[in-house]
Amino acid sequence: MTGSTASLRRRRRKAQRVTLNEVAELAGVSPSTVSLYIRKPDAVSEDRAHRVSEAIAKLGYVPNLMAGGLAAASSRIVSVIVPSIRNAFFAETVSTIQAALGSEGFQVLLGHTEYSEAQEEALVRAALSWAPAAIVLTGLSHSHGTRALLAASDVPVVEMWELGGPTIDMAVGFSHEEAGAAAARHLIARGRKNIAYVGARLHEDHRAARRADGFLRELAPESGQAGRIIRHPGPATADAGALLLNRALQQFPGLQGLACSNDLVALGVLFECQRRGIRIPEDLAVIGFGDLGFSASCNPPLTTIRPSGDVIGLEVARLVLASVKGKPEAPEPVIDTSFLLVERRST
Amino acid sequence: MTGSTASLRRRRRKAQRVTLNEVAELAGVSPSTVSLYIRKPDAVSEDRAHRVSEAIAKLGYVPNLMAGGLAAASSRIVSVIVPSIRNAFFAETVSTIQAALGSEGFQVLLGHTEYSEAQEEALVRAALSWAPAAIVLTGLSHSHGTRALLAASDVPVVEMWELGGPTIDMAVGFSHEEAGAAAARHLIARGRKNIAYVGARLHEDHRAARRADGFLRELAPESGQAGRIIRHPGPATADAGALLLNRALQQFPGLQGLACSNDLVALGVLFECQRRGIRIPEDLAVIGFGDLGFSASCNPPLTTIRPSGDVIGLEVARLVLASVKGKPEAPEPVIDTSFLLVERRST
DNA sequence: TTGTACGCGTTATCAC
DNA sequence: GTGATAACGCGTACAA
Repeated sequence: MTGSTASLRRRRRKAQRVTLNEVAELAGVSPSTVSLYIRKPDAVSEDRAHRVSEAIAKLGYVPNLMAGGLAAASSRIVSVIVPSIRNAFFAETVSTIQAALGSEGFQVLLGHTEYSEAQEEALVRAALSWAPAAIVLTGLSHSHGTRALLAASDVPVVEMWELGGPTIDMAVGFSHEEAGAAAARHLIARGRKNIAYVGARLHEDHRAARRADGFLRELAPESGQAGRIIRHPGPATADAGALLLNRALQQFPGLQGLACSNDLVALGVLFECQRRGIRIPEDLAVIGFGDLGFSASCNPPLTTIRPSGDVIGLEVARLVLASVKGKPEAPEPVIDTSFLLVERRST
Repeated sequence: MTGSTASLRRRRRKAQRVTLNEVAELAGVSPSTVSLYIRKPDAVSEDRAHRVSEAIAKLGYVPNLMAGGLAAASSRIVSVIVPSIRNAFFAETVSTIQAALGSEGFQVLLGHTEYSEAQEEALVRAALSWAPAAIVLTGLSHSHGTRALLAASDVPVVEMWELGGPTIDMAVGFSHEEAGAAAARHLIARGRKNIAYVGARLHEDHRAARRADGFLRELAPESGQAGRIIRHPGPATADAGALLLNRALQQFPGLQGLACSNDLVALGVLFECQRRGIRIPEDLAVIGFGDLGFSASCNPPLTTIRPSGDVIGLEVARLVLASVKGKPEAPEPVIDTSFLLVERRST
């Protein structure tokens, strides 16, 4: 199956690590000068700077950040903890954070909670072991232990993707309840009477659950019922969307509008409608959440709510940077990135 | 927009860090014993182990991994460097790696190259600063500097997602040329005469380019032409798929079969076909690559090539673990995970 | 601007 | 099984 493939290196030598001292020796300067050059090149005289940079290149010197961090009692690591990187929202945000922070010399230590608070706590503890410059958490719900760990440390904390509750330190996001309410209002404004919300993993995904809450809140004056939500325990996939549509159709005869917890779910709904001959939006109006890459290209294009994951990432990075540079008081530690209802042809 | 939101903590105290010495003092044992207990709990007598664990809990001790790493000259960090975490393939693999490694006490330091070798080199250099337990790279193409950096270190290296060339150390993946050839063969076997390959970002994504090469290789005996590839410079999105379909239709009148560099591209093709009234597979057979979450739920379900990203992640983690535990000779440093052509209704 | 001395918190080695 | 001791490589006063 595969072409010729050879392993070039199987030896594992001791690889004496080049130290700052050796660089200093070769350059004919003191170690502290080298250290200074690395951190603030401009603070060193031009002629020595040149000699040092040459020595570094010649020796292939790579700084030992563990030693540096130990001496400085802090590192340039930023721990980013998300439920799952497979989720496109978080992939986008993490990508943005890493890009913004990377150019400033920070590195991202990644962790997945799989929607478990216990797992999150373990990840926070592990992160703290590195004296990180900051810790970025997803959402506002955390275990008692997590809060205690964080409170006992002096590490800046940014909570992202959710607003509308007490925050630990800083937060960037928006109210998911409002987003859910906006979806309901949109459907109602389009004249749909018989509407419902379908969601995946609502028992674990607090934010999707809050969107469902907001949806229901707008519904209450209409028909007063609480059962307009259909849940799927598994992850938000197109498959789940097809399943959920069928259950919704069965449970609510004459269904006219459907809000989905995720565009992926909406995609599944859309395909299943095609199969069953249900016309969108004539027979059923569909609104998603996320405005994922494909949402505008669907047939019909998907009306959805755009949370601006990249803006969240950017603002998170900005807060991290500000808190590291020790701004006396960050101007606004709670940033509402809001969301946008993007109306397309599916409603 | 948002409910009441208060920041509970804005103070930044010095937060005296609890050290191993303090734990030892409280437990009434020597620091060495505490250190030993943390690394090998069984090597400590039961009664002392108990006292130590109690002291740790009482003090809320969190080990300083920078000090540990400095002393041990190695860390439990694994650097994983991918082109982009927004790409579902890599998101899945990274997720799998992090899960498998996390349970063994390793942490993932993430990096994105954005398909730039220079960026990759910078990331490798940064990773090396932490004396990582291993470095995981994507693909087989790396800059000279990257190779030099890696060769000068004794860090185990795993290259993933590609096979079919010389590897630095260990590799897990498959031949993309074979995958492209398989797509062409499948289309030909289904009786399609006039077929083409559409790809996004082929100039940067070496693996997608090699799939195109393989596709062409199978074609050659048929019609001898080299122009059966259409490129889109941007990233692989559904949008790009729609664009590419239209260009393919225009360039190759009577087109009967289309291989896409990515299922997302295929999704866009599929929707555009719906809009233009092109029937799949009657008028046009479509095959994708990736078997992403939605591919089985499409209408019609998408024939595609499944690369088993999770298997790659698992094998990468296994190699990392094996090389860290210092197995004298890993049984097989080059693992072919192969791929699966999943035939569904779009061909 | 440059150099000296010290300590950061832990692991590894060695005696006990 | 346990505990003293010496590194580990670098930042950071401080002095020059």
